[in-house]
Amino acid sequence: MHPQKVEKKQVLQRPGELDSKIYVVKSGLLRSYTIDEKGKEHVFMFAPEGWVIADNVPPEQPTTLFIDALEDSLVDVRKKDIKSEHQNAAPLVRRLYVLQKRVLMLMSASAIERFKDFVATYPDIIQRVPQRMIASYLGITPEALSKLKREQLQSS
Amino acid sequence: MHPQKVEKKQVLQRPGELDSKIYVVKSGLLRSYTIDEKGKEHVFMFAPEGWVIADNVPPEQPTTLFIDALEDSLVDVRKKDIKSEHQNAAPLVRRLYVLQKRVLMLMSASAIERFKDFVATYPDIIQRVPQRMIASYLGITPEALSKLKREQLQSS
DNA sequence: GGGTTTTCTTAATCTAGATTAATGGAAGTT
DNA sequence: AACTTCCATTAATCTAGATTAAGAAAACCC
Repeated sequence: MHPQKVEKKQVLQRPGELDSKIYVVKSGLLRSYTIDEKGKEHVFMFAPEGWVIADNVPPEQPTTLFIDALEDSLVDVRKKDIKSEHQNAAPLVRRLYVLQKRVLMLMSASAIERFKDFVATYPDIIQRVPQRMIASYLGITPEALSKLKREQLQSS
Repeated sequence: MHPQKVEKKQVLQRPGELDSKIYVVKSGLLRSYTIDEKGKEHVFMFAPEGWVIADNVPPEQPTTLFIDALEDSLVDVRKKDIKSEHQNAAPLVRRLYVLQKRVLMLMSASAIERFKDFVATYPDIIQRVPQRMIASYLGITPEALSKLKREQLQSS
């Protein structure tokens, strides 16, 4: 577990892998990102020396991000310590995952896609909360959400 | 520390407070949100029964979010346990804070504002990374970032 | 060092979603 | 029940940023 040399452009993690690690950057610069269906990259995070970078997926779930080196780097690769997570950290990790997904949705998905995802993920909440707050959560205006629902109904 | 009764519309936390708590929702529905300079609300999170809601600020920093009840609720109010956080969780909490801020920026700020914030927060990274990756991180196209920088120079 | 491949920039056009404004309905208050 | 206030919807217009395209400059590679 001593610092590992990583060359610029080297890919440390790809989506779908099962052994998601934590990368502590000793020198250089790492980056995490996704590639959407249209082939477009979306940078989730930069990590220069002193930073830690990881895919915040729950332990044992397949990864969702690429992690690669933007410069030649020295990196400490660590296992996600499952013991410590079982105590207090597990809920924090879950929240990180939710936020990571939310950031990527806000960066890459249209309002319609974000709305559909919200409905699928929180079907109960939609009944209990005024439209305008759903719109606010999605980052759009109530008027836009109203139009959006109307247009979505036409096509189904 | 037994469940506390909270009435619909009751505000549990306001921005600027120093004793940020964790709220475990036993029943009902809570919400966290900000209000921007224009007076517009931005919902950060909904928390129905079984969920936990908190302002992910580092311990001892003033809060940034409102937390209120959308329904009459029963809530467990917990101190953020500083002891446990000092061990493994501290870096996780810091990352949560960064992501929370990022989500709110993506929801409420224009591309220019997000760019200025990025430059202010990570002045070194901007030198080391291609423009197009900065654009990608900000959630805009390289063309938009290019135009944006040009227009910003005109006015300074 | 010359050629290829990225990157950045500019400009023209297009579009998702914002803004403004007006209406009808639901819910809360007395 | 009447009064008010909040909420959802529709429509017209506007704008930030996307898309498309093309050229110039850097960076990369043999």
